[in-house]
Amino acid sequence: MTSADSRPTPDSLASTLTERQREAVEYTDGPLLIVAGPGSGKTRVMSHRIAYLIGELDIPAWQVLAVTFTNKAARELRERCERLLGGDVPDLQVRTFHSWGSQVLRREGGRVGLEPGFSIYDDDDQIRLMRQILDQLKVDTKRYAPRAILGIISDAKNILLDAQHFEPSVGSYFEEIASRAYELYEKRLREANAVDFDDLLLITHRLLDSNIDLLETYQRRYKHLLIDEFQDTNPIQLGLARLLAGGHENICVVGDPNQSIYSWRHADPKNMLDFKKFYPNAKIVALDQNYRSTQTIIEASAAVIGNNQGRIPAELWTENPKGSPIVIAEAYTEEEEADLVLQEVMRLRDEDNVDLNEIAVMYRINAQSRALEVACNRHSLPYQLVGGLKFYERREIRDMIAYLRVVANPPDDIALERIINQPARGISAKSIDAIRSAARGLGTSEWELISDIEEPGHELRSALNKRAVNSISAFVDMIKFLADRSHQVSVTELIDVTLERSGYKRLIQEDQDRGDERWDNILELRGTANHLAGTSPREELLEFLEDAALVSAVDTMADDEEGLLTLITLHQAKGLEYDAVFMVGMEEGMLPHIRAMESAEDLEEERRLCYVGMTRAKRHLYMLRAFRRSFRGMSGASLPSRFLDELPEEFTVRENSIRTSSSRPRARQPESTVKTPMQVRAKLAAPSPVPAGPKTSYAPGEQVTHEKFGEGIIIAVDDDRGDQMITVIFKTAGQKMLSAEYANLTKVEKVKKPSKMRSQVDGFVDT
DNA sequence: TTCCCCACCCATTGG
DNA sequence: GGGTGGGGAA
Repeated sequence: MTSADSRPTPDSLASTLTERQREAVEYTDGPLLIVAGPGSGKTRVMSHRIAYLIGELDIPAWQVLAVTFTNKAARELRERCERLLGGDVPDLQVRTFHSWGSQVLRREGGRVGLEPGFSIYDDDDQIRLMRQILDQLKVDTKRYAPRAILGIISDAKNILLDAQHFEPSVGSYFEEIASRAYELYEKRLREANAVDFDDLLLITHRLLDSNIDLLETYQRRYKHLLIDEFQDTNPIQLGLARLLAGGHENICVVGDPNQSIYSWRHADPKNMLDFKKFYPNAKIVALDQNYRSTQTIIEASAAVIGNNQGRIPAELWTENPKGSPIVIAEAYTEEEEADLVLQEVMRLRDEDNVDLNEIAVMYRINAQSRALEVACNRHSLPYQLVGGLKFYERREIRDMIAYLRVVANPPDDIALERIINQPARGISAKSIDAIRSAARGLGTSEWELISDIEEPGHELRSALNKRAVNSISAFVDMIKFLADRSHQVSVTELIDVTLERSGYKRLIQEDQDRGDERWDNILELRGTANHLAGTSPREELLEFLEDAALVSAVDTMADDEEGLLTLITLHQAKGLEYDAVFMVGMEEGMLPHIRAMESAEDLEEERRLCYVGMTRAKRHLYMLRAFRRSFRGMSGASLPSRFLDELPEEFTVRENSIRTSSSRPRARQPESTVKTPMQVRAKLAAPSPVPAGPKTSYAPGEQVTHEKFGEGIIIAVDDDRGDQMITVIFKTAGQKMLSAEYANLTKVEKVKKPSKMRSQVDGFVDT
């Protein structure tokens, strides 16, 4: 994909800006809110604005701070600024909030007891830590899931509630547990000289908020603030922005309330709507001309988003040609859905000359990527999966990072425990337990405890057997050696030494099945250490670890030249654009997702997600659904997404793919693919494998209506002592489990949709 | 002590 | 379908 507006408008001259855009670029005195619809040239405006500040107004580059949503967006924005300014601008700060916070904490964290080498705990680290804490509190981790507790803590942090202030607000036993866990969690993080993701923002905020001298330093430093994707900022980020802008109020925020899709991560779209409240004198510029998509796509997506109540009524328009209709297709299963996508992708590539890197398949949840991957492999089509099992989540990568983290920051207990016996060196789980509880007792980190285990009277020497003590001692020596080296050699060299000295290299090489692959991964990690720019080996190591902790999935996306089909979630696709976009899983329960069908707000966010997906497309948009989708091994039927119904018919063409598939030659199809129209198959499915109940019997796939819940479709039937327990997805009420005996369901005869489609179809899949 | 296998539990979206 | 944790065997 190319970034926001690479269509043939020359990017180098300010004169190419529209009047509106120019207004947004040149209004540099005081708060500015840019409401930028999709494809309205927002990145262009931001880069021109920065170039204008630096190039025209002679503002020193280091006085400008631009904040973006991902590192990738930061990289691209920087490149564009540099292109406009005609050279590198290393002093210009373009970062994500998290990486900016991290930078401030490295420098100023000493005031709250953070050493510069602090570790950043990610999801996995947090869960490991929380599990230990819950064990320590003798709490059953089955009843109180570490993830749930961490969720509560994160919620608290995001409304600036620290552990002490959280306690009085406790209203349930669950919160009581969470409160105690929160306190210990914070204590352990500090002992480990570590922070979590929330802390990167929270502690930075606390630092600036309570140290007026620091705040003034930063306010003086950054004279101009730009914040992208403002609709997805959370309260702490807003707080940070307001602190920094205090005084000069040169704060320019860019966003689109209709693309706010991260409220579950505490993002608050109200930040955007309230901007005028914080800054009553704010100027507002609306960029509502779309340069990206065809008129069809723009109008159809406007119709969908128009169903949301609480939106800013900024109508997007375009001068682009009408383009071809949006293709809506139905497949029987997810495999067939994937196959349809692939057929059409290959047709686009071969007949319409669309580059694969200009095509993306988008879905609601990561699990949907599997069927697509399988199809890509079957058709030998090169693809890239964005997200999925991320590079940095692979075991060997995590292990290597853990080694380096211990070297950089020995008190990092979670990292230390990860590698102390990896490869196996005779330090058993029992020994580690003993170390951990002894360290807890002393209120120190595990490293501090074991680092002088050689001392004759060391308390662990009596608790552990001699072999264990020797092993631990050898481990301590190794870490000390590596820590010493870390001050002298490059990260690349440090990785090499670590691999040798730790025995990890041998461990990998002895892995018969996956050894080569894992070794390649390690080499790839080693390769990323090449472009570090620190001033000392130590700084480079910290930079390396920080990058590793803060990379996002999209940051690592392949370059356009590689010609890969992109498989990506709708969330990750925000900010990207493609010639052709396939949205799969357009079903009730999928998009909107089943867990977001309860409340009106959640539903509106799902609709915005749909809007984001649709507006990624420049020319071709396909929306597919599968009639049956397997989930947790089981297969269930589903209704078409309500969002499909919201598309005006004039912009769409419906393709009954089932009939198409019968005429399509298949390479090798398992027996499951019966070549019958969907309606017929739904009837075939009716006498299901589920034992029939005594009275009216139901089966998955049948449509029913309920007095209260309305229209729905049965997705599962379980036999419960003669009575059938029926799981139904209702169009409005969501998923319900009902008793066949009492639910009083009425079966609905399948009504054939008027088949207007075949004749108008412009060759979708049907070659 | 380590490794392997099986059972069980889980799954929206992500920096 | 997949990851993890626990238990048993080597």
